Amino acid sequence: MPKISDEKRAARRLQILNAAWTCFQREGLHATTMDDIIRASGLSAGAVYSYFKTKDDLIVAALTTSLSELSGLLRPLLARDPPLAPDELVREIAAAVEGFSQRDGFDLKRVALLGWSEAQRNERLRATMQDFYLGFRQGLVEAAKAWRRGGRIARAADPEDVAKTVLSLVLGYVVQAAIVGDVEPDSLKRGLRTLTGARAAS
Amino acid sequence: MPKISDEKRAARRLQILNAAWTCFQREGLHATTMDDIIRASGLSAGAVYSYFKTKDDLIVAALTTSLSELSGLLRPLLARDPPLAPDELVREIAAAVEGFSQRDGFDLKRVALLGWSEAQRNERLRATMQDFYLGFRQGLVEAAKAWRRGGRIARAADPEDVAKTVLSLVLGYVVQAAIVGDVEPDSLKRGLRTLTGARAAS
Amino acid sequence: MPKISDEKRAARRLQILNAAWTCFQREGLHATTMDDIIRASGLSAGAVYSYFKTKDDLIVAALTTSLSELSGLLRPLLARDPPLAPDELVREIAAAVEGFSQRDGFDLKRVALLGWSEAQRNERLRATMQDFYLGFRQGLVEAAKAWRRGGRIARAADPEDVAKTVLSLVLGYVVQAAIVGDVEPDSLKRGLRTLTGARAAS
Amino acid sequence: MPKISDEKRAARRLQILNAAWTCFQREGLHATTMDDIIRASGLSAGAVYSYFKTKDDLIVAALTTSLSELSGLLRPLLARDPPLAPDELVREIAAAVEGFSQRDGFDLKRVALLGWSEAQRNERLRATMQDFYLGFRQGLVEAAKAWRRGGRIARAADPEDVAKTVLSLVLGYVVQAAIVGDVEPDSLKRGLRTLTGARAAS
DNA sequence: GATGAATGAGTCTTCATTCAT
DNA sequence: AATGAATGAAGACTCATTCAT
Repeated sequence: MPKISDEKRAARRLQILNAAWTCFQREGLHATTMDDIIRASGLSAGAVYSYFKTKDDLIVAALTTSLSELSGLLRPLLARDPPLAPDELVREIAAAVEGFSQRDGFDLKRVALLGWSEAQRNERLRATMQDFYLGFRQGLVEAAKAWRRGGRIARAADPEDVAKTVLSLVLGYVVQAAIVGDVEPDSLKRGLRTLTGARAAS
Repeated sequence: MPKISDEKRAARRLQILNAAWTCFQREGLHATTMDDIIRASGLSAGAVYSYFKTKDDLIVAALTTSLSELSGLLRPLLARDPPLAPDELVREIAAAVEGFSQRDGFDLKRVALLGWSEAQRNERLRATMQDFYLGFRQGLVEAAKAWRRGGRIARAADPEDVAKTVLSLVLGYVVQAAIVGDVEPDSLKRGLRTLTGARAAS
Repeated sequence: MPKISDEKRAARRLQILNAAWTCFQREGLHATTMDDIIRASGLSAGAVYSYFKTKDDLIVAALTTSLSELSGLLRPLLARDPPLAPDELVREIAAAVEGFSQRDGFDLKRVALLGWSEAQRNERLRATMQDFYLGFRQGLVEAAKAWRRGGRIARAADPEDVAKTVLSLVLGYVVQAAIVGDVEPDSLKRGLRTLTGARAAS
Repeated sequence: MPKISDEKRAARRLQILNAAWTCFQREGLHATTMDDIIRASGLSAGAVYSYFKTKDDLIVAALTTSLSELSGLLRPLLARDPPLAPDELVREIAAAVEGFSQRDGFDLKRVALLGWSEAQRNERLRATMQDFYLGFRQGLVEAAKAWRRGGRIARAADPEDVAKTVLSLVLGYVVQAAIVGDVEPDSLKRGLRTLTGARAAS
């Protein structure tokens, strides 16, 4: 018979996760101390540790949660019927990423960069991310197939290649927006549309 | 030991930088301790610190050096005359990144991910990277202009948008290859070529 | 451990301060390592650092505390009514310094010497000391005025000069006792009394 | 057959000592690094170490030299015939200390404070200082005897006590001037003269 | 003799985690 | 269950001294 209800537990968990998000994004994963998170969460050290056994758990949880929320935003875009055209889809995904970032003091792009870096060293995280991106890429494969069915791309096209290309476009948008700046979802849309009409190498 | 020659100094510096590269990439930027680097370099703590005043300096130097070596590899691709077609260019750039990574125990893609993450917190690094990517993007703008002149893309195309799109493609390749796997330079080439023939959204 | 009581906190603080005093005086301010103090205090590094953020803080606190304890000993001597005669006062102050030093393993004179040296480089400490000595000198000015009122010194005497002279006598006692040795409070009393009867330069 | 003449050696030694003085006084004994001194001296590390085997040697030498120079300044004051009256003597000694400090970037008072502090931990230094101050005090004993012979102080006076008192006055002047400020040699002269005419405790 | 690069033990300080109350 | 004080193993960096050239 737990002293506090399950909703309360879930609320607490989220409270901690929110604190972690804020800190991680402001300071980076490693420069953020557990104490930073503990203070930002308004709870005690013991309390935080009762929800997440290690800092690593917290990192993985924070990143995983971001990923699954993002997933929820992305799914509808892939499910559209009739499917969005490639340039439209890229724009919408990029816009979704931006939209996700508007939540106060939270920039998904920065967090993504932190996560990718961390994934190099963190098996668990790496696996989680791989799953997520593989799933998303599979969704893009389906989209490519739909494009092929709809005659939007060549009959002979390999949907895998198309999916990989669209995924690169989107991942690259995140990097470019976070590091270089001066790109918008529409830049990619117009750029891709321009390339789309290109005369292929002879 | 009287004054050391400039070549010797440069060699020592490189020796340290190489040790740092190896460690950083194996362990990540923060999990790597100065002691790791010191041991890997075969020098003493004092010696290493006489070349790089802080760990941060070493991080920036290692990343900056990678960037400028990469720059050397990329320049010729952009300078080709006649210019490479978009799909070819993307493939070549991705291939160059892969080639750069073959050097024993050094994967540029992983290092790039670490660097992007670090750039969030490190002003100096961020500025250096921004310069590099802005310069590269400018090179792509020139390429786009050449494509336009050559009739490969529409007269009305905005070279900036095209450059941003190509840059995204390449940056995204790095992420996808490092995190998701199962992509190759040719995947992008084929994917882009497929999209290139696409029927635009009406 | 839930919140610790204020007394307990104060006790711990004192425990650390005592350890620091002992070490500082045995080894000097700089030759004493934090580890020395940590070990002597019987606490852990983290615990000590939770009370004093830096070694410097600890130095300042240790010295400041000595000063304020000494202050408590000196005040009554200056407040005597009728006031102590100059030679008596000097003797009593010197004796108070000696008495303060008897506490096991603690010699105020040595600590004073360390503090003066440190004050050259430490703004905060310098200010604290200046305040203390200025306050004490002001007390001596009042004493000099009382002597003048009581006819013990000339009507035309400048109390400031007298205070500075008495302060020098006392500070010099500390140096002489610590460095040269073979002086006692009574030496100054007798010496000053002898001089007191001197025939001034004509 | 030494490569460089003895004068040259002596000049070099002084050059190093001067550099050390400057650094010590600006930064304190411990905050000054050998490198500071080496750079200030304009010589190489090896060269400096060929003159002084350890930093400690350099500290002792620098302090000892100061002491013996000061000694040269003080001796004539004690040798005056007829002897200076007590208040005059104190003033002159304090003035000599001040004069010694005027040499560019060198304040004897500060160095004295550093030296006293160091002497607590440094046997050699302590012995040297004790010798110096004991010798000086002996000089003051002689002065006191002269005062007694000349009837300036009571026939029954103990010259030792008088010497200790005068020494305290002078040492205290150094501390007061360095730490508290707002004292001059004349302050002590006037203060002592005032006390000199005091009515002793009944 | 002179040089100054190299050494490496030793410092201060932080911070993830625990556990007595 | 909750608290937050305490732990202590690292980690980054310094600097007196040496010695190969």
